[in-house]
Amino acid sequence: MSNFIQDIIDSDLKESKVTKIHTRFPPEPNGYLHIGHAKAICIDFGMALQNGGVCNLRFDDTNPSKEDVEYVDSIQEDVKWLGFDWEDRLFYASDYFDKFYNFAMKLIREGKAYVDDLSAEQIREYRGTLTQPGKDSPYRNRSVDENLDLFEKMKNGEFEDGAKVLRAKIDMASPNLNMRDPVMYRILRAPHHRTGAKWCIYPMYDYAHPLEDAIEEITHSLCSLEFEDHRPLYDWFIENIGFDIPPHQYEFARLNLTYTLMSKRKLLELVEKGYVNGWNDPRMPTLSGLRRRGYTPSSIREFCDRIGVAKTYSVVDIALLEYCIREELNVTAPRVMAVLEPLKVVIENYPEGQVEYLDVENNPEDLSAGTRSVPFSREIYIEKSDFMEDAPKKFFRLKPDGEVRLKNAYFIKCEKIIKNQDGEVIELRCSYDPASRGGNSPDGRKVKGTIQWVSIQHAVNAEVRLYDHLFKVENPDDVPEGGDYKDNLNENSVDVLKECKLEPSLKEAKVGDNFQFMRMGYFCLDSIDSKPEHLVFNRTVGLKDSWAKIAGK
RNA sequence: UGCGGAUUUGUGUAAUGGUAGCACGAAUGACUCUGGAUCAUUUUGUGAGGGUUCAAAUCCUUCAUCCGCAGCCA
Repeated sequence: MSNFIQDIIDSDLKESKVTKIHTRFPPEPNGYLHIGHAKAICIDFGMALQNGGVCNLRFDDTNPSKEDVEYVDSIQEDVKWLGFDWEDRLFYASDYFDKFYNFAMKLIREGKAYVDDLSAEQIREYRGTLTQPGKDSPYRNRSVDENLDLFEKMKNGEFEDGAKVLRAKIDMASPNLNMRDPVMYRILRAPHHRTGAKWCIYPMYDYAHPLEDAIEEITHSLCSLEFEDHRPLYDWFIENIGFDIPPHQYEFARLNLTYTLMSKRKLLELVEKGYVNGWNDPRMPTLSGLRRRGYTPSSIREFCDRIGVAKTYSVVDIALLEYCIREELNVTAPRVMAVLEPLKVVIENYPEGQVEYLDVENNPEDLSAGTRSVPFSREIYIEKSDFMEDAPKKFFRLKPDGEVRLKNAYFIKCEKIIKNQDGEVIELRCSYDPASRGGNSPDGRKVKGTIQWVSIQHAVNAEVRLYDHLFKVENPDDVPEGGDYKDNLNENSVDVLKECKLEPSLKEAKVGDNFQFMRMGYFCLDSIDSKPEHLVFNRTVGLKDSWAKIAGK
């Protein structure tokens, strides 16, 4: 992987600024990881791996009011699943709270931090605006002793939440708002999932993050673009506290995907308000959702490689993600026959009661995958959409008096159509050519179409869920005045088919197996809802469908 | 009117003064027991102006446009 960060690493190594690359992935445990995090993980771990370094997993748990162990657990599971290993380097910002506290005292002693009594609203007023400088807080020039005393009392819980904060004394007139005496600590009487009730003051991100990096001797602290403005502050804390090996922050553009929302806040809302069935709903862009959908870790890593790393704001076409999973599954997924919307076919000249077992290759892309036996009989199901009564010229499947090949079985010809009272085709009567066993006729005649089939008496019933994009527009946030991203939700993002008929081998399917339902797409067993007596399959992604394009014209 | 970034084909990303390339998408054709896959071909691009240079996406300069920043969130 080559990109501007690798260039920086190359030059740092060459100039001996660092000897070993050390990065970190620092999620806040306040939500599930999504495909955007996968990009960050691939960069953080990938850059280290690629340069003989290491990468830490570190929970940035400085705000207990939003965090939860549920997320701590899921994040570890997802990072592991994606294929990365932090070995013994699992850390928590909360493990450093004592150190942070002592560093803060040091800054106070040096006159570089002070306790402020201004309210949150007053602080905002005093901060000034984008174009106007702020003004000093009246509490800015308290004595060191008073600050020390007050800060200790803050720690000891002697003040109400929000009554005071500790601020860095930098420059209220700085053109960079982040440098206008940023808050370092706030009083927050919330139980922490790791430190319990020990603390009632918690450090802010801007203060904690550079220290976390420095303590862990991170060399390259990689984050997203919105922290560019914070870098001077990051450097200020590093410099004023003083570290032998100062870490440096570099920023890259976060991932955006068409038809996809990446905001944790909005994903949480979709979960909480029931627009989706949990964080691992197969329509969610979460890693747990993608996993349940049938995406493999390697396909996601491949995707992250392909999108690159840059500082340009960008929106990646979700077709690239789909390409990556198809590309992999095409080579690895066994082919099976499944009929999603069944149409009964009776082969009238086929002996009643006869069953033949036909050899079918498991994967034409991988001959070593071998073959399996699939039962064939007089009555079969084919896909409804594989028959058309008034077929256009370019329709190569079954039509009245037309001949089609049943995959690895026989040529059949449509002789008769049976309809119900509504005029709906409910059954086809066909004849077969016994000489075409296996799928080829000795007379060499060609048939244009080949379709999949399932023997009725051997068929396995299943529910199949066909997923589509969760949003119906490329940019879900693009809403008219007064609108909401939820207005863009795709009401047809899942199509549940309950009468699907599968070839018998699918009874043995296990969670984690990927299959290609021939001509339909890639599918996997649903890890939550599928039961031996009620199989449920999820469509990971459809096959490219050039017929749909022709038909659409 | 402040500060920090960004701008290369439909999308993403290379080229670091020397042939604007790659991938996805799209289109066309070939092939095929998956209308899948595969193969071949094609299409469109350096935001604008000025300057330096034998030579500029790249250096200088002016401008334009877009993104982010005024949490006691991260």
